[in-house]
Amino acid sequence: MEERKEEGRSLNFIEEIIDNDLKAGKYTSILTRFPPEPNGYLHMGHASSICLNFGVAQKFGGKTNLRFDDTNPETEDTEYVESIKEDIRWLGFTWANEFYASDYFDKLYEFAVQLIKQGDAYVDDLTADEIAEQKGTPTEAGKNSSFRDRTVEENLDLFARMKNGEFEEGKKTLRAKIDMASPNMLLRDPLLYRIKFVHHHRTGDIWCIYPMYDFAHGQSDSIEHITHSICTLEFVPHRALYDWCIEKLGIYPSHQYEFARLNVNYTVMSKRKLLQLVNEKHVTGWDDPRMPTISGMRRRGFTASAIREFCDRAGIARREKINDISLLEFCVREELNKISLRRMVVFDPLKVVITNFKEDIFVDIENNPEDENAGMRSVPFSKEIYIEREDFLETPQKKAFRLAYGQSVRLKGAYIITCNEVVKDIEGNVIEVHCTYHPDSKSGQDTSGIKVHGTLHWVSILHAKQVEIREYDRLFKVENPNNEEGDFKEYINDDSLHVIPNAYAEPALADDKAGEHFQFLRKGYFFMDKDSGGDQLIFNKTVGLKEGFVKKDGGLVTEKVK
RNA sequence: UGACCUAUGGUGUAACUGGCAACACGUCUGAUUUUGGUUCAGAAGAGUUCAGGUUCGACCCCUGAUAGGUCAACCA
Repeated sequence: MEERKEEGRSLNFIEEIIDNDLKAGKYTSILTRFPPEPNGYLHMGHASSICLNFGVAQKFGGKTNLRFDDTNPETEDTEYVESIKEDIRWLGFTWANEFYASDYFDKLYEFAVQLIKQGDAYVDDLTADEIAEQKGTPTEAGKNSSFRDRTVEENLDLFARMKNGEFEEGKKTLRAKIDMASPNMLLRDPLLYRIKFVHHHRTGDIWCIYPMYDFAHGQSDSIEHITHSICTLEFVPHRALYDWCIEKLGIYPSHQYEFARLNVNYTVMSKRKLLQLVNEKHVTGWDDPRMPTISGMRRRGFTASAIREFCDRAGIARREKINDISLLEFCVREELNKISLRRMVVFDPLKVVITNFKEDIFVDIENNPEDENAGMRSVPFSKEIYIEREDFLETPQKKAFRLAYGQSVRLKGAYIITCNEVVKDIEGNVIEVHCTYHPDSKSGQDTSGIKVHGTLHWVSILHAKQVEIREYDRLFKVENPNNEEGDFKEYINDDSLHVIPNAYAEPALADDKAGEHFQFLRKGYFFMDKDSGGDQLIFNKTVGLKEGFVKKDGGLVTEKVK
């Protein structure tokens, strides 16, 4: 109990169970497992499970197996196996063993035979519809199958012939003989094996019967001697069956514990729904930067440690919850602020002519004010520069954070300039702004005594590199698309992608290496997209800077209002 | 009209297992700042779903409600 305080953060309920088990001497070391089905890409929810399973093992000096739950060959594929392994590695975890439920198909078959011999399982000839019909309802008991009392010999023979492919799909199943009147529907003679003449991505065509989840999972845990088998809440009713199998088989008693899955608002977190978004082209793929998949977040520029931190802060509990996306964004900013290189990029250019500046020079600007070791870079500065159009205000305001006629601002790392001429076209649009600079105001050696409120980012027109910027908004218009009326896809935010094909970047950006995280000054954090190539540089906006001022409708910038 | 799970500020998680509710995000002030970022200082915000009970004392134990969720796939 003393440890709790030293650790600074209290144990979650799973850790508490493990802590107690270890202290009670129930185990000398623990073994957990992360058991994805290879039928889709991993998402934030899986990240939470990964952090829990691997994290808890690390914390208590144990290990974690990676086990693919590949008992349904219809939806599974090696493509997913590879992506899952890549994602786990990227998140920073290493598994002790790589296993597959399909590694145990022989053993599982023997277990089934054992149950038959004990009179705990039988071959049923009923169709899926008939079984469903006889299952009863939650408030009504089910009926026994007319095949429930077949002899052991007959069951043994039939099951062997199922395995040998003598029966068509759907004609026979193996069922556990438990209790058709159980209040727990899972215990009403659940299916253990079904016939599927489907090619399996690992075992090929050698099997035509495949075990159901409930007959594979617990036994796989047991075979590997998993001590703590951690899964999500929807498996709570399965625990009785999990324990039943282990008890009847008399095998190593792994134990199942359940926690509430992680949810995040303004997105969906189920493989089925994510698959729809991909298939129906609402996004460009599993790794679309708007997706809550690990690959999507990686492409967007989230870091593995920020995701781990988020999972840690979101916590583990048994009540269903929806986490605020702002916590994830906080974790991302917290890290990126420390490690990202600062660069200047103008998204929506407005030409500024510094009328009294004649030469081309270089100014040195720090790469990262949060990190002295990041060094400086030379940025070309000249008579004609771009600033952000929204940084010029036609009607000046009291606290001038931006440039306006007759007002002054500092250009980051360079000089203070004062606007003294605004050039407009016939329609009255501002097309360029003329300023004068103050020669004694150079950054770092300013003796001008001029005080300005605002500092702007800028880029020398002559030296600017064109880059593409992709900005992302939340994928859904509502906090919880699952809770709304009708199809969740009706709530998709149609405006979640905003592309700026021609932004102007300082030249250093073209020389930076891929994989680097950037902060574009006053714009947010950015990460180079994999679509970049040759001369074309494309950057994804990872997350914006925290905004301390309010933008009113129509994009008008106003002073902060109460 | 069943069984099981859950209920703490806007959000998420705690409360040393019974000693007058803490932390983080978010929000709001103010200071600093060559990023309206960062950093720093501070504030507001729940009396723990409700009703009883046990107890000197209950977020915690008991009883009963209420609300939400899960379960009737040859999916996992």
